[in-house]
Amino acid sequence: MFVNLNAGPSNRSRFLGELGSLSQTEIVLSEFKYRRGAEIFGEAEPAEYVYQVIDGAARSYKLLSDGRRQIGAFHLAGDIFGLENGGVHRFTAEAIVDTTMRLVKRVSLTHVAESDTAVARDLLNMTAINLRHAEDHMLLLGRKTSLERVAAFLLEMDHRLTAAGVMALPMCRRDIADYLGLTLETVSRALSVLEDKGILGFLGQTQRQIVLLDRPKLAELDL
Amino acid sequence: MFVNLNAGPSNRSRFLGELGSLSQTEIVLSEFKYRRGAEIFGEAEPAEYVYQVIDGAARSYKLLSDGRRQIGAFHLAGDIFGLENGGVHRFTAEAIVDTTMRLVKRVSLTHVAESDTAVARDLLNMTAINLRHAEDHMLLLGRKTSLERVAAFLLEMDHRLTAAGVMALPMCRRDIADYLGLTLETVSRALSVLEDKGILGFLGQTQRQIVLLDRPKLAELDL
DNA sequence: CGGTGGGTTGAGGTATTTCAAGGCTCGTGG
DNA sequence: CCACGAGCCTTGAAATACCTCAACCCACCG
Repeated sequence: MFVNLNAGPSNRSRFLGELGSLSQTEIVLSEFKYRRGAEIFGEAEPAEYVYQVIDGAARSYKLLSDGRRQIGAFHLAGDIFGLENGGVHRFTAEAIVDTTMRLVKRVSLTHVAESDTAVARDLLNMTAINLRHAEDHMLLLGRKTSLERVAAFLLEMDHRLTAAGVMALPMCRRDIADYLGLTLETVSRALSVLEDKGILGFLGQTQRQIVLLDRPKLAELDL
Repeated sequence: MFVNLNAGPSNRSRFLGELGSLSQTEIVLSEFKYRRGAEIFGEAEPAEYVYQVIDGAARSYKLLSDGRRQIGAFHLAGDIFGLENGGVHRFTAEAIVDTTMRLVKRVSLTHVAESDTAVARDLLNMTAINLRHAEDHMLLLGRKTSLERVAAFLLEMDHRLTAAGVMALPMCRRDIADYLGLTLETVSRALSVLEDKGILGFLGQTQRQIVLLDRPKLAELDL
């Protein structure tokens, strides 16, 4: 379960592409597997590690005291998350399915960034990417209709994880709903509408394998 | 109207406190005044300057094609905004009232950051602060009720601009609504509810001067 | 003074939520 | 091997929070 290996350079370049210059510096890496549903870190916990999804998927969310949940982001293969500028996590993160992660000690990153401007630039870039996503998501949550939200979600997932024309969603309807600020029933209804319109189709009985039949029409719904 | 002065060090230290180390480096600064309602920069425009509010207030927003608007943030005295990591603005910014800004050339910042790690850290910190705000706002927009949203807004403004127990809001109800993902009528009704509950009071007839009479009760509504 | 730009409040409409029922899949244990 | 329960999803019907439309008030200003 806990495979503490110092990854060879070939692995690193393959999985740390997003960190650019990081792949050329010596940083302690280790792999770790999380079972479906397992908590990776909790909100307000000290941020000891930064995580990269090797295989699987994760969700980051905030909770209100009465249980209402807002998922801020999904993390898919290749994504890096859990990077915090202050030393504290602002979300709880959980594995959506059985997931393999690469872990990097956070302090080693910020320490290297002190002298290596390329690493510093990478940290800023990653934070800026997260910021952009959050800004776009505010518009979605504040002003879009349920159909527009689901359309935007599908386009985002299509962009991030479609292989061979099929998008295999790792997350359930409730996760999607909590990401989009809706209920799972509303998400389900919106998907049914899109199916009826011939914009998408389901593969198999699982309802998680989606084929986009009419991307242009979906994009129209996004605005 | 266009006062292009190289500010002296005393001014700088007073107004660039948030940029920490920046106040110790030579950076080209100039002042500029914007009339109420004037556009400061547009979404998707190249980001030439970074802005600091000296006096007044501004709003940053995104528009959908049919005019729906989501305000991502309000910028009050002392705030820095318009900082973009890529070279393009992600929001449109407008002056809410007549406003005086301090402008800094963006490229001069990123250039200095290449060699000065303290400046690089400041840029990362400011981006991280923006990210935190956006993350919290996603929770508000996705999961809070109208009363909770207005309560959270009042607490935020109270924290940022209350002087002598009175909070003088520069923005109108529509701005508040577009910030909170509501309509102006819903905001107005929520404020009336809070007034009826004895949680806040209005000063004068303008409806923009608010006194918080029961901060604890307001905080309860925030969760 | 009339017009314009806020702001409030009421009445009615509607998108989304809530509540409820039922179906399908899959893993587990008899 | 089949029965059974749990998890997930869909769909319908009813409830509701918020929006829309409309009227009105007040302050400000040319």
